[in-house]
Amino acid sequence: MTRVPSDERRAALIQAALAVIDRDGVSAATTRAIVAEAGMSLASFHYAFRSRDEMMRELIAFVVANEKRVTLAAVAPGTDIRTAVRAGLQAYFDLLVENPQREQALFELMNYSLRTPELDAVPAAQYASYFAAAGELLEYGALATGVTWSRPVQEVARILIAINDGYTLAWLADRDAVAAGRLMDFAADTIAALARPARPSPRPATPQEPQP
Amino acid sequence: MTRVPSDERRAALIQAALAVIDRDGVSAATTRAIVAEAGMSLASFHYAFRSRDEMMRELIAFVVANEKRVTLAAVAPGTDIRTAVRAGLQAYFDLLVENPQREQALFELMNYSLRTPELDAVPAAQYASYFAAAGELLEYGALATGVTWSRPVQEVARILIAINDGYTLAWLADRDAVAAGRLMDFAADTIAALARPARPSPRPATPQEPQP
DNA sequence: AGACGACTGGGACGATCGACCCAGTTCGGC
DNA sequence: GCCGAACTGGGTCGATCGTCCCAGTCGTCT
Repeated sequence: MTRVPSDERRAALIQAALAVIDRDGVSAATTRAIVAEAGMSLASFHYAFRSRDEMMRELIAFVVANEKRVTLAAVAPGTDIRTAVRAGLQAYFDLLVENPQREQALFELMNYSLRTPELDAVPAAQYASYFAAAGELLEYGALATGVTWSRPVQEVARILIAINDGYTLAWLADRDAVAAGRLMDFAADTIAALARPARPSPRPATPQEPQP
Repeated sequence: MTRVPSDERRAALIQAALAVIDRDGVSAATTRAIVAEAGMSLASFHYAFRSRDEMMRELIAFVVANEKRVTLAAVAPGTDIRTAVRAGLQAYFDLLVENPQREQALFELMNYSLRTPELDAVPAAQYASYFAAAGELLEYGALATGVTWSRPVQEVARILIAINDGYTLAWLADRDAVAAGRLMDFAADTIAALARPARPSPRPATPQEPQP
């Protein structure tokens, strides 16, 4: 085994752990399974991490940090908001179908965090990250299609995430892609119904001035 | 230890296992923890069940069968459909707040089933049961408030379950009851928008005659 | 070049897991 | 009352877990 800096080794172990978790679940992510996946020896694990818990904490932090980056994917600009939202949902769904294990692993990691006393604050941060990412997406989509949201973006984002999680769980359970497609259509209709033209003509209120 | 029929012993062990899972999670539900919770000896476990897997199968079957019964709770009749749906959502949410561990355990059990090859068909049945229960609830609610659904009840049920699962997950993560309330309001509005008066006056079609 | 610290490989530890075994105990049918 | 079957308690097995230890190896700095 060649010499590798500690940080790289930590990252490699986390990637290996994620591969094991994707394939066999959180409970199968033992230290031995992880180092076997990474092609290292057992001693390297405890040289890189003080304990398995420490690695799990870093793994979850890594996953949470990366989700936001990954989620900010393709939003088709120039079209209407309904089409844009529907396209975003489809992009996520395609990702889900391509790699269902990953999404299931995220649910498992959330359960793991909720069960671990020192990690029980993580899911809240995780969802805050989801909402923030969805909010950015919605604001970008609204800007690109010339609309504004009739509710605070955070509320719309929460609705979007909720519906998304909902049909993701159902699809993971019964793999009914047709039903999932109908739900995405419905979600796009519903979300789009919360959008209004950017310059409301009949309203006398001036949108430029912020409320005190 | 007094003498107890085998069936009662199996049921008692499953109840004990559920208590352990609620409190400490699926991974903590070892044979020793379960018999300690039930106040039995280790031998009783393997006398009642051939293996831990067999008990888990029966436990999941029990949970799935019971959910439908539990879900068919209170629907306030006589009011409008929006109020009825909102009340149903609130009833579920109250149950969730009262016992969050149980709902989290259900998610964990779903993950466990998806990871277990011989149980991977269970989540589909689980969700089919959810949809059926939600469908009955929606049909009953529509009947009680004098409306019909503009889409097949199964579709509306799937929407309801998706939103429900969505805000349940988010609430489990960040315990934001206010946001959950807003989402329930939104869900009630959205679902109610799919209802129409039972006797459409302008339509020439006769609702009495079934389509061939 | 030599030495010091970073790093690795392999073995071992105690704890805990599911499963099993078997000598006792207790109950119901005769 | 007695006998066979249902049932229990306690001990034990092999496997696997996270963690640790230690003798070796290899860069890197002086």
